[in-house]
Amino acid sequence: MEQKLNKDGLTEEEFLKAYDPNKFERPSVTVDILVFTVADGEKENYRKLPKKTLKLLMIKRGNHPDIGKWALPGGFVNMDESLEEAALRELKEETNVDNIYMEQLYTWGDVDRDKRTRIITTSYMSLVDSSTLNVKADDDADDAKWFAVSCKCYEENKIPNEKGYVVERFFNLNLENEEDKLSAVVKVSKIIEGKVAKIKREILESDGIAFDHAKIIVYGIERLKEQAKNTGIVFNLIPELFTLTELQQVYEVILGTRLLKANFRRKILNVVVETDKYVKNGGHRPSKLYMLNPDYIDSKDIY
Amino acid sequence: MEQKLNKDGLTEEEFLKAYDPNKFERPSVTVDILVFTVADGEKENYRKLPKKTLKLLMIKRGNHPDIGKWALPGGFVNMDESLEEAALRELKEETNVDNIYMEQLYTWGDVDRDKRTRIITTSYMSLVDSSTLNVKADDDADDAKWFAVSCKCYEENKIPNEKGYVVERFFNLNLENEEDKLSAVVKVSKIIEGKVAKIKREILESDGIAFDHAKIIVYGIERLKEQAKNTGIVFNLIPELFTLTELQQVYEVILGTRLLKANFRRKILNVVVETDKYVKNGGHRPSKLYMLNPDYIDSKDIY
DNA sequence: TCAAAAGTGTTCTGTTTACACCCATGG
DNA sequence: CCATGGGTGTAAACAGAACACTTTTGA
Repeated sequence: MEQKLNKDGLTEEEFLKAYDPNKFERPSVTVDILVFTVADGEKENYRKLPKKTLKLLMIKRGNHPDIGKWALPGGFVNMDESLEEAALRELKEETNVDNIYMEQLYTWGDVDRDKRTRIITTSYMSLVDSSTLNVKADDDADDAKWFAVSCKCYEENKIPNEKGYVVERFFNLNLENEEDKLSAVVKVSKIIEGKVAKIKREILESDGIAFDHAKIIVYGIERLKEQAKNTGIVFNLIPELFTLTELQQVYEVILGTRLLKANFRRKILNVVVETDKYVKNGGHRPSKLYMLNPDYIDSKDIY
Repeated sequence: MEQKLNKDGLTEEEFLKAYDPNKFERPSVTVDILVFTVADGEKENYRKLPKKTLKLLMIKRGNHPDIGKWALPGGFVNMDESLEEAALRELKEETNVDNIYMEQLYTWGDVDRDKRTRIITTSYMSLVDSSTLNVKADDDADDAKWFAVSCKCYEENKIPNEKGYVVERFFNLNLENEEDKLSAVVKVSKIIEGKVAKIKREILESDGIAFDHAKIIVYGIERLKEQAKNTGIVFNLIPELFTLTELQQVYEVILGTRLLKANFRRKILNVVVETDKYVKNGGHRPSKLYMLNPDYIDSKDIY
């Protein structure tokens, strides 16, 4: 290859030798991971199935800033690992699971996200099957704990203005376990000016949740719903073999709606294959176990 | 607020004062923007409508590394601007448009993306209406030029293995204008192991396209298609007033498929409102002009 | 016996797809 | 006149929502 020179008359080799990244001030980069799982509650009586809840893994901060508050697992990206590798490493350190579903969500780059310095963070979402979950996270030195999540929109306003209109949605985020109750209010505004739509997310209140993690969580839950509707992502939350009711309950807890059994089954039948195994779950007819049809992992529009 | 101490006995204030981001080596952060537009070609004869093409804005690199190759517009993020502000600033510098649709796509964090140092880049996608476009980009000192884009999958293999299977898709990316022809081959592999699906993108060949931008472009085109199907994003590519055929052609050029006129119109009618204006386009019936129904900007599933 | 869940069938409705047809224009 | 696009109608196939009903179990 011929040696091209830049306007200072340098070859690429000379240019790279002279390049000093420290000449410019620059941000730090972290990854944060939303680890979701769906766990069974208590069995109310011998007949009833346990109620499922969506849970999120949080870690109690042991240092400034926001010491004592709960944050998403994550940390600084090392120079020798990709973003995804960093996220997988952090996840492995916290939950001791690997070969796990992980997906990049969004990169948060506001200037004042962190009191220490300018920190840009890339958020990932990860789904684990609670039945295979190593409980290490439950009694870790770092104080990692699962919280039941709920995120509800309690108010929605459409406000016209000169240029178009704004749709404001107020979300109540609640994280709860036996010991702690965290909460936040996040306002999501869809700002429409002419044909250009912009989305703005603001934390109005945040009680016990570190940094701007409340809005990262709200965003992640929104994305989880979307992905549940359009992909086979939910199968990462349940065991290899499952009953159709179990699967339906996972959809219901993620989407936050009840589904009609007959319709759900019709739709999902293309995506699963029945096995010849059954489970007895109490005072009712035993249910057939199904497994994911591997050919349909990348199919769209599952629910 | 009471002063909590960390394990070194420091208050938050003391901790922050002692915090030195330079203690750790850290990556640089850039933004890269995919600026798409849809432009008319030549009118073949007095009857025929001009053919539309999807175009992408690229910039010829004037410095090492990859000097002389074409790259996406973008650059380093300043300490006092958010990622989005950085992208808007770069875009304004290059195309002189503001109040433009812009959406974050993905953050690319592989270790060896750039020869200078570790550089993480967040990619954005932006859509502009070519009729309102300030032509500054066409004769800029930076040598910014529009390229007609085409990206076709020319081979697809499903390869089973012990753990599951891999779907390999090979894409031929072509960027072309009067003066230059750039091309690349990108392999997108969907790796399925059990129920966990992973996507890997690799550049197999890259002719004239700088850095790893070929795969960023392939990803962006994929996302553009998705968003065209599910949101009203395409209205950012056309003028305020448009004919339904014009709109249909924009969908067709993005999705890469022909659509049936009658069906397209039925579907789109909820999203647009007719005006009482008409255009005469040559040797055929004049067509009614429509505009976007502003209430439907955030509606899903448009095409 | 009976509550709880497993599992199936039917009806109504709206959407998607494919195709056929007529209308208006200007060189 | 007629190629070209503008614009509408219709029938078949499919997908969605709502609801009603039967079956099986274990304390």
